[in-house]
Amino acid sequence: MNYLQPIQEAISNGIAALYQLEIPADEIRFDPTPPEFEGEYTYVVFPLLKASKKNPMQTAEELGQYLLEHQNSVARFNVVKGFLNISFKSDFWTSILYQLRTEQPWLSPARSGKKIVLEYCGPNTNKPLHLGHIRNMLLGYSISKIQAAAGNDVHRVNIYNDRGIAICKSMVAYQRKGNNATPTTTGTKGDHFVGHYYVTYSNLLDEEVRTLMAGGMSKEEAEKKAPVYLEAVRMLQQWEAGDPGTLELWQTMNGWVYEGFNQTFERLGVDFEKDYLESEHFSKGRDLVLKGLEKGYFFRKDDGSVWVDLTDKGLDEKVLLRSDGTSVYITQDIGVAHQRYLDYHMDVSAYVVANEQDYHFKVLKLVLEKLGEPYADGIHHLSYGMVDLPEGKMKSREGTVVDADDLMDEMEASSRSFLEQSDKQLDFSEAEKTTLYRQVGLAALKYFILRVDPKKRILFNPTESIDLQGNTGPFIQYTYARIKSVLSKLSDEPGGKMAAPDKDELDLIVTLSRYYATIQDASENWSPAEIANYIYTLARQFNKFYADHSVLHADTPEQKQLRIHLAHTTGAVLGHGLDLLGIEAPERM
RNA sequence: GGCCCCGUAGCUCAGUGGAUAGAGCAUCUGCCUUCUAAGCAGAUGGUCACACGUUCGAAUCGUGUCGGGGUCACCA
Repeated sequence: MNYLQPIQEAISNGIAALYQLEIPADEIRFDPTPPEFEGEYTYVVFPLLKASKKNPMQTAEELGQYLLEHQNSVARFNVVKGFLNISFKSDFWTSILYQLRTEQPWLSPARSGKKIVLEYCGPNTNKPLHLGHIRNMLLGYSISKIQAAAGNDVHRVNIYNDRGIAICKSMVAYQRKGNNATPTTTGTKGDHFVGHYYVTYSNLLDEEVRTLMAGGMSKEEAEKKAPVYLEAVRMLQQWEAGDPGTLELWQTMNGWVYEGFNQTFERLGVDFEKDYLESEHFSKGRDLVLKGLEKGYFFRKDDGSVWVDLTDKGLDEKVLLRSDGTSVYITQDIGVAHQRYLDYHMDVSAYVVANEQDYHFKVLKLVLEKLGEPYADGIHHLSYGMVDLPEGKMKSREGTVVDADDLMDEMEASSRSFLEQSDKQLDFSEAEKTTLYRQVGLAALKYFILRVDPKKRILFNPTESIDLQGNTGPFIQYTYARIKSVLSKLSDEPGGKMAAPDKDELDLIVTLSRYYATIQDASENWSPAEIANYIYTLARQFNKFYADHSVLHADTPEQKQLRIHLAHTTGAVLGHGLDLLGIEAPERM
């Protein structure tokens, strides 16, 4: 919904009429006028100088004059150097505001008809989720909402890395030290319960390695010969051989993990339409690779391993099948990608995966292209930066991993203590308070993560709590709640004509009119940060307006009507924008 | 070493070729007897890592240098 299209057309026509230069209307760049100048939108005339053969001032004056004569909505203009600042008539803006409120165009985007399958989260099932997963999940969920809001048909899926040596390590440790304990008997969340045995494994390994090293063995050798490691390897072989006892233990422990994960997903507010299990697909890619080998896309080395040569694409040779014929990581991804296409026939297959796998996804896409898979072109790696601590990467062995559940606990606690320390009096029941602390704490966390450009790394300092004031999620929630509060006190609307907006009111309308385009941009760039920055700007402008404009006690009915439209539309956009970020908007706070 | 990403205020971040580079946090000053002070107004704070180039114009594009991170496994 581009409200400025008529103006762009008028400028385009003006340029053609004055200088015989054809610029399509939708290529007319048109930027909001900076606050220190008069006007709402600015057109830069420098690119026209060659055609106009006049200086910037004269060119801008001419074009401005043309607009004034040919475009009814233009009230006046001013020229500063090569900048043509255009002021529109008040009723141009108030009619846009009226349309925004009544039509809410962001709710009915043009249908793109594109089907997107978006995979995110992708956890291993041997330990609980951490802050890295949180960034992944928040990005994945928010992007899916944004793509849907931009008119795409979106399907959220998860992939579980539910097999392999890692889970076997937890299983071995559990066999040795578990004493048939369960999450229920110990009162432990399932994923943490299993994660505990992963730590137990590390401790057992350290002990045994120390013992072996005391006997004169090198560290590398000891790590390969430690009984607990050999047991884990044997466990993996038994799993692959389909040993019933091993499979049963595996299933039981994974079941506990899923139960724990589901609690975290629900609490964080994310969901999945379909789960893919690596254990069900890890061998399927092999057929595709062998088919590719037959057709000569790949080659076999003397030891029997299968490779793809990507040196012509500036990459390396990559192994696709081990010499013993078993699958490697990328082989599984080929299998899962194929299965996903059978399931969905999607146009775009997006993967939310950290940027440490940039290379992997380049290879995956090229391999699928070589295989002639119809969906290869639609592979999109949504690569995001990792979450770092002040001292660097999170390391589970050093216990510096920020646990997802702990972090959510802390955020709730900090929003609780914030509200308890304020002198705010809200007649909330205990249950309502609990809900509010959860909503506000999560909002702070989610906004903190989502407001930064996905491709940039995030620095998280565990000793400093995430802010609740300023450029934060709660700030936007608060603005929304204020608006709801005002509107709830409104007995009736005057209806009819709106007063001419003043500067603050105009700023709000201009910003509101850009929401639809902001969603399109965020969708094209796969960036929730663009939504976050937009709603922050909008909330800030509203609070500025709110500070010295009364809605309920406006001077005239026309003024009141204008402000009601403003409050209403701003509330709707803030609520919608928060929803795109996966953030709940409490009616009161 | 090859390839990829990043470098903007003390800190965390915006800024997709346009005007005198903006926010929040932190520090300091004001504003609750009027719709919620998780707010508003103001002050302080910049060699946009550095150099050269492209052009009317560069934080933004190109090349190079420096610094940080990632990756280049028959690990996942």
